[in-house]
Amino acid sequence: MTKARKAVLEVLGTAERPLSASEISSLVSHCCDPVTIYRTLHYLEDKGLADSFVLHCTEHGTERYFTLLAPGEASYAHHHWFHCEHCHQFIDLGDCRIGTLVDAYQEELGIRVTGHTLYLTGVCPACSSLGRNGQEHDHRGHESQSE
Amino acid sequence: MTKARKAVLEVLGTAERPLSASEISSLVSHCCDPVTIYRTLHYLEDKGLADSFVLHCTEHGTERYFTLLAPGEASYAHHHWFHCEHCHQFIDLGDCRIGTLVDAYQEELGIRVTGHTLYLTGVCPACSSLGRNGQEHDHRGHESQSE
DNA sequence: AATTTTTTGCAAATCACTTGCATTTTCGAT
DNA sequence: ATCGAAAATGCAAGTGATTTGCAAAAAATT
Repeated sequence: MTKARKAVLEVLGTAERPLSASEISSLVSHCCDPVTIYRTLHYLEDKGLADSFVLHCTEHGTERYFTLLAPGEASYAHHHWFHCEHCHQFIDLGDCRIGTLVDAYQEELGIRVTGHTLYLTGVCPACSSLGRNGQEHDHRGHESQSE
Repeated sequence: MTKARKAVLEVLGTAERPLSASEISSLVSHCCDPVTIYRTLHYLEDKGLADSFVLHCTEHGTERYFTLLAPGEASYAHHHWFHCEHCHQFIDLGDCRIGTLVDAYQEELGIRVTGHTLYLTGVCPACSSLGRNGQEHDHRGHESQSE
């Protein structure tokens, strides 16, 4: 196990939220080059040790976010996330709850599903209670749909 | 209504699958610049007329895909999609079926959900029946719907 | 420890997408 | 229909995330 991989596993394992390559990169900048972070993340995803999704947020732009995925360990199972459009923080939605739905699709359509991406966006409780209801600098939202 | 917007609405309305900016761009290249396509897509999404999600596929890389969304018209409601990792085509999963789940999350966590992204990936029936269950290096697979 | 294999760092490239700005188009009011 | 303000477009150049080539460095093998 290389130093870089150890470091990335460390930060991913400690963080309780998805991290982007750039966040990881700055968290372990003392140890390795950004390019290595990208390569390491590919490696981890390839080995089934990490999970990722692409999300666009007005503050950080479009980036891929990663979480650890340790087979067997409940705390590292495949989760889904909510992303607050205001404070740009993630809220853990817990273990995946669409297994049944995915199975239904497989049966109905004869497809074989090997992966899925699901995340929600909106306003978190903290931002809501601060009166940030999303009507302010909200560029594209009004319905409970999309993206 | 400008020529560019008319053209983009036309191709999006005709396509029965999500289209990326670059696909749209080449479909209407006779009419306008790629930059205009991007601006038009932002415009449509802003107006709630289009829906999008970012998907990475080995053949086309990471791109944002768009579909029309016409309020009222059933055929243009918010859908979800399956993407075949092999032939790289989309299969329509029909109207969104996670409304209840989203409501549950809202109640449980006190979040206000204004948008979500969901798509599935795997192997489509056609590719499966051709014995392609993994990731080979072939595109231009079988023929099915549009193109 | 010597050899082979894999990983890393750096520089430069790619790719999707965005921005600045001057030039059209569109559109509402005349 | 026409004029002028406001919005949209094209082109060139810029961003920012991610990738790639290649030689040096670190791991894994023997």
